[in-house]
Amino acid sequence: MARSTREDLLRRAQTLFASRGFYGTSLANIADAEGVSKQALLHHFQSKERLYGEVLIAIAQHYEVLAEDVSRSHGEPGSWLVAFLHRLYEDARRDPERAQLLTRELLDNPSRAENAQSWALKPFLERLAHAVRQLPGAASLSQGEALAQVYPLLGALQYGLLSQPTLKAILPSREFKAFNQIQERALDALLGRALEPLTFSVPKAAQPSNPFAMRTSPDKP
Amino acid sequence: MARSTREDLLRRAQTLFASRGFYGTSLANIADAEGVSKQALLHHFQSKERLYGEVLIAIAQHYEVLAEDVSRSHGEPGSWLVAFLHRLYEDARRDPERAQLLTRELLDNPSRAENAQSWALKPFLERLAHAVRQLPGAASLSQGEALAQVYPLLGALQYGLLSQPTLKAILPSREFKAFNQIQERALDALLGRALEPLTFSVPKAAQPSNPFAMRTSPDKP
DNA sequence: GGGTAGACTTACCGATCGGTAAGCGTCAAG
DNA sequence: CTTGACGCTTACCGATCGGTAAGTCTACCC
Repeated sequence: MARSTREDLLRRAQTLFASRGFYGTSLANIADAEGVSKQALLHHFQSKERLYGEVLIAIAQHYEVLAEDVSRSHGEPGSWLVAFLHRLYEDARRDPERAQLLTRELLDNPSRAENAQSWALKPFLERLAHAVRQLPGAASLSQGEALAQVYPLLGALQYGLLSQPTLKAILPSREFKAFNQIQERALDALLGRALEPLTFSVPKAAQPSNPFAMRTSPDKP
Repeated sequence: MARSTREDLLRRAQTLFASRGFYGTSLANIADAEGVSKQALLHHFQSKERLYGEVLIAIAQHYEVLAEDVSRSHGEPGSWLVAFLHRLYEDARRDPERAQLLTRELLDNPSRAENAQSWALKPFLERLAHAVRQLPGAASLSQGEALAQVYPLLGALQYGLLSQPTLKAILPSREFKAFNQIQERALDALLGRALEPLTFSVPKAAQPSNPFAMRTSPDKP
C-alpha cells in the first residue's frame, strides 16, 4: 500500500490549511509534518497557490461524489436536498476539515483574487441552488434567491462543526461531550422544521411580518 | 472631531483582520492603510497579538452593549433570545466585520494558543447558552446542551453575511442583490420555525428519529 | 526656560516567508 | 553502458515578517 508522497503532502496540506488557514500555514510547516524538505513539496506542486488550489479541487470533487451518491439513492428531486444536507452533516462530523476549509474559503476567497468565475467550490453552491428550485413551489426562484434559502441551513450545519476545536478548548470536557451528543438532534429538529413546504412556497408573501415575536407568550401548550 | 490615531488604527485593524485574517494581515498593512509608520502602530499596541486582542475585546464589548440594550426592551427572558438573535442579524447586516471576525475566531482560536479560559468571546457564548435555558422547558439543559441548541441558529444568521464578499464575486450582480433582499425573510421564517417550543422542550425525547425524511412523501396531513 | 511625557520617526535586526538553481541517486528504456 | 526522467536534496535568494533602539518633534507643566 505504498502511499505516494504527493498524496500524503496533499492530505497534510488540507489538514493544516483547514486548521490554520492559508496564510497561517507555511510550506515548511507542511513539508516538515511529512518529514520531507520544503523543496520536495515545491517539486510536486509548483507553488503554494497551486497546492492550495489542488486542495480545493479535491474538496470539490469529494462533495461531487457525495452529491452523486445521494442522487443514486434519492430519485425524487424534492427529497434530494434534505438527504444531501444530512449527508453533508454526517461527512463533516466524521471529518470536519473540509467544512472548516469551505468556511474559510467563503470568508476570504476574494482576498486571494483568483479568478472568481472558475472558483473550485462554485459548482457546489450552484448545485445547492439548483436543488432548492426542485422543491415544490420554489421552481420560480432565481439563483440568488434559492441560495438565500439554503444558506442559513448550510450555516446551521457547519457552524457547530467548524467551532469544535474552540469549543473543546473553552468548555469543560463534560459540556463539550454534551454539545456533541445533542448537536445532531437539534439540527435534525431545525432542518425538519425549516424544510416544511411553506418556507419555499411563499418566499415573497407578506406574512405576519414579525415572526421573531412568536415566543413572547406561553402559547401552544 | 479629532479622532485619535489609536482609534483609527484599531478600527482599521478590525477591518483588515476581518477580511484577511490574523496571519493574512501584517502590521505594515494596517499602518500603511492609516498613513502612519509601522512603529507608530507598535507604539500604541505593544505587539500584534495585543492589537488583535484589543480588537476582540472591542467586539465582545460591542456585543455586550447589544445584549444589554435588548434586555432593556425585552423584559421577559423567554423572548430575549429571539430579540437578541434578530439584533445580531441587523448588526451584522449593517456591518459584517464583527460577524466575520467572530467566525474566524471560532475557526482558529485554539491555534494561537492563548489562554482559552480568558478568551474574549467566551462571555458572548455563555450569554447565549444562558438565554437558551430561560426558554420554557429548557431550564434543565446543561451549558453544552444549550449551546448545541443555539449554535445552528447562530450559524444560520452569520453564514450568509460572512460569505458576502465571495458571493458578490461569483454571482452576477442581479443575483447577488436578490440574495441580499431575500436573505432576511428566509432567516425570519427559519428562526420563527426553529424557536417553536418543541425544539427545546423535548431535546432528548425519542421522536420519530428521522426528521430528515419528512419531505419524501406528503404525509403529516 | 528646563523638564518631561507622549506621539511619532528613521534605522535596523534576525527569523521566516515563498521560490530558484543546481546537483544527487535510482531506475527503466535504448 | 548511457541517457534521461523522476523524486528529492542542500544551498541560497530577495522580500517581508514582527519587533527593538534611538532619536525627533510637539505640547504642556513647573
